[in-house]
Amino acid sequence: MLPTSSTAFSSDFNVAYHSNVHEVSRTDQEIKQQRYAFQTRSPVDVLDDGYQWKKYGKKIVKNNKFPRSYYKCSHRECNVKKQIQRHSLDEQIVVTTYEGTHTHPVDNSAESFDQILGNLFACNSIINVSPTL
DNA sequence: CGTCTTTGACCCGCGC
DNA sequence: GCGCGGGTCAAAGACG
Repeated sequence: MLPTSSTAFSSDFNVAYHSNVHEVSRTDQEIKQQRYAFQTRSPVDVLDDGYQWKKYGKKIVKNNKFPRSYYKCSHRECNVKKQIQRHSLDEQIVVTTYEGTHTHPVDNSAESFDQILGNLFACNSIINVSPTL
């Protein structure tokens, strides 16, 4: 696990690109859980949001030389997932997609997920939220 | 010794 | 039916 990923969160927030997330029908959207997608300009792939993640997959996506990583929340009975993917053309950019919401406390003293989300919103780093997916 | 990564296999939906 | 692209599983190894 990368040591100082949380510092990347507070340091570098200059991103406003369009995303190319795949489209989901509205009915699927209502069945599925909430999805946030945002991009940050950061040297590290895995942004530390205070939760512990267990990696369960890695895939090569087409039109992208970088692999995409799949993570699940390490807690039992918490089915939150996230994907992390680097931008194909600008490798400084990391695209993170959250799926679901945590219903258990954060086991980390650093930053809470709400704080980080707030920072991201304030800096216009979030390029897509669930209604537009 | 328990927990997390790694990695190929497996599965599923879709287009031809 | 088959191949392809994308998502998940699980066995084995790494690591603390």
